[in-house]
Amino acid sequence: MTNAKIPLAEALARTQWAAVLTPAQMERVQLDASERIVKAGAHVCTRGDPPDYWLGVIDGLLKMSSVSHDGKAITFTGMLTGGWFGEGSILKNEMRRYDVVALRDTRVAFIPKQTFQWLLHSSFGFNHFLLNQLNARLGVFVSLVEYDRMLDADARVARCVAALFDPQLHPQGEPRLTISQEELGYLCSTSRQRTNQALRVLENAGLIKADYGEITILDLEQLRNF
DNA sequence: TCATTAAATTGTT
DNA sequence: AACAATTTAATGA
Repeated sequence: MTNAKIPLAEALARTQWAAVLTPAQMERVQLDASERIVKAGAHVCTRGDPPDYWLGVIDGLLKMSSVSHDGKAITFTGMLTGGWFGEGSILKNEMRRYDVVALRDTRVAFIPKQTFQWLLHSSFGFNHFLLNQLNARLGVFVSLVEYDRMLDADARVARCVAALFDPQLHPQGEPRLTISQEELGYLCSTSRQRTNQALRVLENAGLIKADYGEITILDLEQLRNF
């Protein structure tokens, strides 16, 4: 991973929202922010945790999931490099509603709740960013509900992958994702076998390129509308 | 650098 | 779920 070496300060400076902050605001963010390496399989946060931080993926891959009463795991979506999340719980000041688990070793940035709220109250541009972020996420979940109603696994994988590469949610991500078909299956709620078939359907359609342990997006727009 | 082996991932049933 | 084939990573000469 090339990102593994860039310092936290630089990763923060490269974010979309950093561009709209004043130098003074950015200075405080740099002072307050911290980072942690979350091992594969470990939790970044758990349902019921207090929303003490706004979180960003510096490098790696996370999944947001929940466990139903009978113990079955449900995955909602994934977060990859460049993604920021957790603002919903802070805004509503309620406990976290999901588990966030690392699918592989992942560097996570932590912005304290107080700093986040200070930005919210002092920066018009930051509000604008958040509005776009929430709107983009709403679109993702509308799409999720939609493909949940149709049983076509090919379309489900297509939308799921498209959601991962939403440019609004993951601006600095390359059009390539290092992920096994098994991991992707966890994110899409499809079996590994079915994920494998769907990927080849999508590859034949010219929308993606599937290689060993990674996939490349060729046509994001068509993936969305598959 | 090359060959061998183990581990991970993929393709198929 | 099980199995075989393929790719990558690790090891040592």
